[in-house]
Amino acid sequence: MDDHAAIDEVLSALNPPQREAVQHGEGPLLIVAGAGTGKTATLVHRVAWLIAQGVGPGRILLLTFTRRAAAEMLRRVDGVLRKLHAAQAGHGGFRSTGTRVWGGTFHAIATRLLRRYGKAIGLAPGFTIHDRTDSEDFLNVIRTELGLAKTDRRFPKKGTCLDIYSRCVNARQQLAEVLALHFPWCKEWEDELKQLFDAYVDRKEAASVLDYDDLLLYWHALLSDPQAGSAMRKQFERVLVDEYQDTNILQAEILYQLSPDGKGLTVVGDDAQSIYSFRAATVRNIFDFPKHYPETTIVTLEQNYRSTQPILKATNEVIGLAAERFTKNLWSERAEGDRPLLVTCEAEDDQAEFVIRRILEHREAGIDLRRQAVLFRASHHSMLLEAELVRRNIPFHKYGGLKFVETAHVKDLMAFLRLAENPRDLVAGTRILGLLPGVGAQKARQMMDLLTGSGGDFAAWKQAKPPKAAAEIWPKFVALVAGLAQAEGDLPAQVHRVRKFYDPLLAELYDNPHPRSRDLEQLEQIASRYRDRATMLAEITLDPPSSTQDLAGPPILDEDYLVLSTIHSAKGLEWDSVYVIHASDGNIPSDMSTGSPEGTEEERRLFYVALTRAKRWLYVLWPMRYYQSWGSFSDRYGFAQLTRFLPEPAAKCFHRVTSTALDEDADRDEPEGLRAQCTSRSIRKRTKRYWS
DNA sequence: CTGTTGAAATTTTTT
DNA sequence: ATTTCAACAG
Repeated sequence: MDDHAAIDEVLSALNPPQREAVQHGEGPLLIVAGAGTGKTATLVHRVAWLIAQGVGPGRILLLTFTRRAAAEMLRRVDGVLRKLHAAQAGHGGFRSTGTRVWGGTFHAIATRLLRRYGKAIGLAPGFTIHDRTDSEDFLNVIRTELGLAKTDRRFPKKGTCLDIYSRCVNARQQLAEVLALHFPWCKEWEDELKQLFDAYVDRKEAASVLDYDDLLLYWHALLSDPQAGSAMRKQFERVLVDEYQDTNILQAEILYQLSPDGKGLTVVGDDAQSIYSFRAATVRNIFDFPKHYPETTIVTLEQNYRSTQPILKATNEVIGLAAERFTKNLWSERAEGDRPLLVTCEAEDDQAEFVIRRILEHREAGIDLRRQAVLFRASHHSMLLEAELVRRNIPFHKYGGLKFVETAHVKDLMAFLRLAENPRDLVAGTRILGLLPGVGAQKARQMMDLLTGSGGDFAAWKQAKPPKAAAEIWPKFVALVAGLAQAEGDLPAQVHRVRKFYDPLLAELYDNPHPRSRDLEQLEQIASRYRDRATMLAEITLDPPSSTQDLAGPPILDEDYLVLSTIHSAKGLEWDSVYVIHASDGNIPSDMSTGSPEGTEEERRLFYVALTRAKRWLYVLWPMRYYQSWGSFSDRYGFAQLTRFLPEPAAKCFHRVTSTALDEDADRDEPEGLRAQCTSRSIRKRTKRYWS
């Protein structure tokens, strides 16, 4: 078999448009891929095909939305290459490829490149990276220093300040414009914000730290540097971008700089699935791609391989109601299946109960827990369900929401390492100094000034006078950080030393020290997986493991667990059975985003993304009553409405049931009496909680 | 200045 | 429920 035939064989599983995309030449390529149309397979085959064509793997840059996605794709590329290799066996055609494909998120790749080329634009090689909380903390410090906190009218919260700043950078827009368009209630603070952002930028520079936005900004700047820029352009012969609909202007410009004429550029996306405009992503990137690169070839993938016909019918109906017209018409050859279920629940506990019962039924029928997922709009929507799963010993894994690395104790430990890595990192330093008794904001600030003044030499702290309360612990503290700064011992040993110092403090500072302490033991375990401290710090802030379980390593294969995920984190994934919960107005769409038509439209696409994750069974649930937990006089029920994204024509694609109807045959018009009975049942159940 | 206490305000999505 | 802010005691 010759090379050509071998490639044909490997590509034989693809449909004609997919093949066209895979074998497309050097010109700019836009792949518009509807949900479940084999987008990943196409991208994977294209990478493999390029390598088979002789493009060095090290010359291929694959930009994905998460690192998990990158890892998964590269794994599959290897698989395709192996198949190709097997098909060519005996003809000696295939050369083993030494270097690896560059794969990762924009942020992760930026970090790697900045470590390598950063000097060219005056970036200190030992820079550390601030995650969102760190950046907020930093802004907070500066806000206080500037006296912006004590004004008569309330200044925007630090999180809002960061959002505003971030949008300016990512959308490449003037502050005034951003305020007018997205934060009209903060308009009056324009001057103060200018002041704040000015100082923020300077202080980041002084501290040698980069925030998320800086990673993109600096990469962008680096590309304008004659030497580093052309080195990168030369290196990345081919650039492939996944989820292009969720990139922002800055990212699009980075791509433009990497390949001004679009040569070697491939982007894949679906305008109907753009859900990250809050991060300044704009669907214009995908629409305007052919305008920016006039030579663009567009390939549209419309054949859906994921979902059964009834599910597809429902999802097409939902997206068909969008204000903007989307050009694709997804179709499928897949067999008929069950009509998706629209489940009206009495209250939240009925919803949880229904979901769990169905999950277990499916598992009985041979669908493992890991092939099922519960999706929701906001992280806290799953709380009651989680409690119930724990109670029933059903293992689950939650994606999205508060991350393991965002917990205070993990942040504390990481801050030790970060200060050792970069003694100028003011946020890290302030954080760990504040852990010591008697040390507050002022003293910490003073100590950090001292440290920076001495060029980052921790010897300066040896002579410094600690407050009385910290007198005893101070020498130990200084010895620890000084030792870390010298990088004494391997990484796990370093973490171990921090733990020994930090453990006693943990008990003082936080409520439940034991599980926290165990988390840190875990962290010590996995420290050995990283090449060095800087890599560990960067990777953990850029790709936070979503739970301790995640940190512990790849899950054991025969371990089965249910997936709970925010809809955002479910992007790109699929399951046999999908349960979308809290599908009521106010949740989907979220009350926060119904202020503008664009916001509402994005929520519609979000709902669409959730529904299109399902392969065989789809459940949409909504509780009619919900419990209002924050009117202090408690015990108030509110009444919900079904999400506005399922008006009558769309709802017809669903089989409607109520959660209390034990089997589906008893659906449709519920007798009024039964409904009342169920209501009182759930009220009684709730009442009992007062004494049980 | 630090650490604590009480009152008030605020609840999305994430690299 | 949690976070943030102001006021006060040590």
